[in-house]
Amino acid sequence: MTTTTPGKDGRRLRADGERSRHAILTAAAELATVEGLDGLSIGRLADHVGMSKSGVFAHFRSKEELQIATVDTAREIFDREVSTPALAAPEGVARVMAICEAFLSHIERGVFPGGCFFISAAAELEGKAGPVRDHVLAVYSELLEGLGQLVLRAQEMGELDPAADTDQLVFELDSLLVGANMQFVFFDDRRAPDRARAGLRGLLERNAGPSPR
Amino acid sequence: MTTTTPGKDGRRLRADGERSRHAILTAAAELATVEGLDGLSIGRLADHVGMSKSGVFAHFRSKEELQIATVDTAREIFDREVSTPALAAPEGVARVMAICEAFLSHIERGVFPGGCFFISAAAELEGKAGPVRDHVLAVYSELLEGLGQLVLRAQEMGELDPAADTDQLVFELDSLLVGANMQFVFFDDRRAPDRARAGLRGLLERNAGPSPR
DNA sequence: AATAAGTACGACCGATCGTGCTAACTTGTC
DNA sequence: GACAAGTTAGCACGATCGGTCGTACTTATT
Repeated sequence: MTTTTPGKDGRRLRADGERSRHAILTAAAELATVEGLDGLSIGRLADHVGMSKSGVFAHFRSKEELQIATVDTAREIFDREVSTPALAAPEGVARVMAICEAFLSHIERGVFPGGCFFISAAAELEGKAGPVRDHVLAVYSELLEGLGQLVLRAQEMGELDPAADTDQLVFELDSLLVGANMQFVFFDDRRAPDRARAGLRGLLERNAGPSPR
Repeated sequence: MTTTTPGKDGRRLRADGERSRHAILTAAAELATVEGLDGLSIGRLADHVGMSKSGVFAHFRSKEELQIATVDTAREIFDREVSTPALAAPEGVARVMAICEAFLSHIERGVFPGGCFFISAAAELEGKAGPVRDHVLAVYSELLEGLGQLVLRAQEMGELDPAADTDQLVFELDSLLVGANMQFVFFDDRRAPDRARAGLRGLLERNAGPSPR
């Protein structure tokens, strides 16, 4: 067995290259929430990580591949900062609230300087066809699907009304989070996350099930 | 008195020029919701209206001025399609619902091909400083302020609970509209507006005041 | 030590961007 | 009909874009 691991594209990777690639993609994920996935140029990205343009480009076959890899990296960051921490909360309503709280927290902490990566990317790529948009849509859908699963579980446990429309609940939860993100990053309104929290609490209480409390 | 009217920039306008300028800005407002305000290039805009690049450019001193004029035009379209029609409804809760309904309708009808112009512009300009961002922020704030006035009026009339937090109500209303816009244009979910309507109805009913119904 | 592959760089390409300049044409006023 | 002003197009500029290429350096294996 070798110390190097084969890369996804069949190319063998070296330790230093992997470090560079990771640094590039981390910077790209952050910058993309400010400049946009398209607006982020390879040259500026290179400056930001202290490399030459061609040095950065050498890690990817095209800008499109860089963008898709950036989306994947953003998802890893999102999972680490939002999805995974929420698993610490017990299943049911508590975990639904926990993931929403983790989301709002990651906005307040400025994990991405331009707010939620996927909201930003979705807004930018709306209306443009292509693999990048498809990939963002797929990942975003997965995240929403995950939220739906948590809500559904809470309903099965009776902590949320089993008769409630799951998709409607998810829509309203998502709307509050999207609204808070927008107010926070565009209007610089630091009270927005608390407004979202109040809305979330009300929403979950209104749909509380008959389970013992 | 002359038949030509002095332009805002001190330049006298000719009828054909005014027509051209209007055509340019209308196309720009629509295209900007798809390509973005920055992403929209003067060359492609010129192609779209059947003019040369320099012919389009001659109407503006810079791209920045074109962008700001585009925002103003978008606001005129928004007022014509959303704000003004809502005035047909009687003051109070009915008018609040009417403006939300007009907003959702303008999304469903595809008044702007990329959904709400201001949500699109806000998402794009988030994090970028400059006069264009400032102007979008100012106009968007005005629109939200207008919504706040309608809510406040409904509270004063007793149709909405006067004790309710007006800003919180506006935040939740806005969130539902923003959420519906996002789901509709990015995920192509045509049920989103109806989900927003359901959420709006619930929100307004929960905060109903003690007035006779 | 030799070798093969991965990594990074600088120079360069064609395309497109915003923008300025100039000349021709159209419109409205005298 | 002359004249001024507004309108439009053609052309060229410098900058920046994504992308290619040849080359030198580094790493990991033999």
